[in-house]
Amino acid sequence: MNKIQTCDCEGCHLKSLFFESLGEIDMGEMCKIKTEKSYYKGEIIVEEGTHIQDFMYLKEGLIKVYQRNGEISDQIISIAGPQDFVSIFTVFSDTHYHYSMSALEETTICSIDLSIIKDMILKNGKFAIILLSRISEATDRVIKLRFDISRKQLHGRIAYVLLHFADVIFKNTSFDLPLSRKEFGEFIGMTTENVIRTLSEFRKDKILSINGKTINIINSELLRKISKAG
Amino acid sequence: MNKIQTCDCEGCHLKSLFFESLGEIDMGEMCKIKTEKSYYKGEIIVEEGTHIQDFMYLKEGLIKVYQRNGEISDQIISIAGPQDFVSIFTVFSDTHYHYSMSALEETTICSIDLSIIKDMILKNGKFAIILLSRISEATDRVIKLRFDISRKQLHGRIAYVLLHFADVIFKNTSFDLPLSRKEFGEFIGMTTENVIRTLSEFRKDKILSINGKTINIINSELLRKISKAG
DNA sequence: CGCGGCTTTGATGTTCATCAAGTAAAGTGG
DNA sequence: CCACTTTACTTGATGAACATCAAAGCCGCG
Repeated sequence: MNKIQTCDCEGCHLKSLFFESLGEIDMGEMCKIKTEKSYYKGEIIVEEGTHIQDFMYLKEGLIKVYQRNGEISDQIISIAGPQDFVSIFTVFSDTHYHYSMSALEETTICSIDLSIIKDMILKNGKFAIILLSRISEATDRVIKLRFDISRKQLHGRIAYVLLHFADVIFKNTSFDLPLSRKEFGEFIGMTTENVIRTLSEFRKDKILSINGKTINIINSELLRKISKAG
Repeated sequence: MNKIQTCDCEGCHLKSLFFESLGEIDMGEMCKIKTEKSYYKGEIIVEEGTHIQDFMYLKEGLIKVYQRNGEISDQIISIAGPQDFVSIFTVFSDTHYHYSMSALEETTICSIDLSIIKDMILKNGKFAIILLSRISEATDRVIKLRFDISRKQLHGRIAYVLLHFADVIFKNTSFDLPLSRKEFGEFIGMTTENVIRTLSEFRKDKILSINGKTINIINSELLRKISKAG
């Protein structure tokens, strides 16, 4: 874990959020205050139960938000990518994290002390409105995702998540699955074996081509139908 | 002092939220602006897809938040009670409702034009912070509820929801189920028949006594175990 | 090179939805 | 007020969807 303390906010989308409401001087201030950390694949970013100190923004990479469930298996709630507010769930509602987070790939996270953010909400109404709507969007997306998944069965779930990766996260019909088969199962609430079985079926039906983690959606029409049908 | 007296917001918890951050004059203003409306059992409060105009607060009663699914069945996302912000999901993230809402019993809802709330966030930082944390709490609760339900099976789900009613909503081991068996199924993602079957089993095992809609939890120890075990 | 983790496939049993059929309760019109 | 429809509730039988168990191949890594 490298701790870099630069002020290189160019190219960071967080900047654009702040710029809408903050003057340049405040923005420069913010840049000095923020901390940037990189996490390697598999590294734990936040452990559930620990104290919340920072407001975190995912600058680059991919993470999973999950909950421990005994020793053996976790349950993944959501997967967050670039420009996501990472700690949306509990930052403003509790003092301790309810969920754990870990990096699915090389990830850079930008942290700002929560008290500074709160101070900014107090002082800057425009900032408050923008932040509120951004947080609402993010939580709404998670609720929708979980709700959609919960009312489908195996085939529909897999199809839905694959399309989610293709459309939302990678914006490409071909991508490297950032999850192991086991994690895939933990995400959609199914066993590893059945995830594999269904992926194999999709391969046999020429809906996908699979090569280890690399997935290529061949018949996205049909995949979309399966996702919708449930 | 006299101004505030004329307003019948006494006993309303929304007042206490606003009072923490609003001066008495603003509070009086707010009281004049708000609209109060009552809905009878079964009446639709909000139809999904319609334009969001108001920020709504549930003063008294019980509602279900759900989504249409064809002609036959809905899917219930959550059940909200007194002191809940009803329109938490989409108010700040979109212009149109994603979900429908209807009254499960006689319900009174207090509405304030959304633009007024937004204006208040702009002007009053303290108000913004409180609102943000209240909304976060509410959405977090929904995410937790749905996540908890999704990883249990039938028996665990029923036990969990019964305890949710007893502990959170009615604060009593004996209560009138505000949902039909069908709605219960729509809430936990199961068929009506299996809801009934499981309730019957619980009755036979002397965990509950059931008389139509009236439910009395006899062995809450065991019910809690079933809920935990999944 | 062998150990542990990830992946894959098959066989078996459990959980649950679906179908069918019947009873009770609740509203509706003559 | 009673026949009549409609809606909610209940139970049982059957089959589909899915978890679990078992076994083996694969691959990276010490």
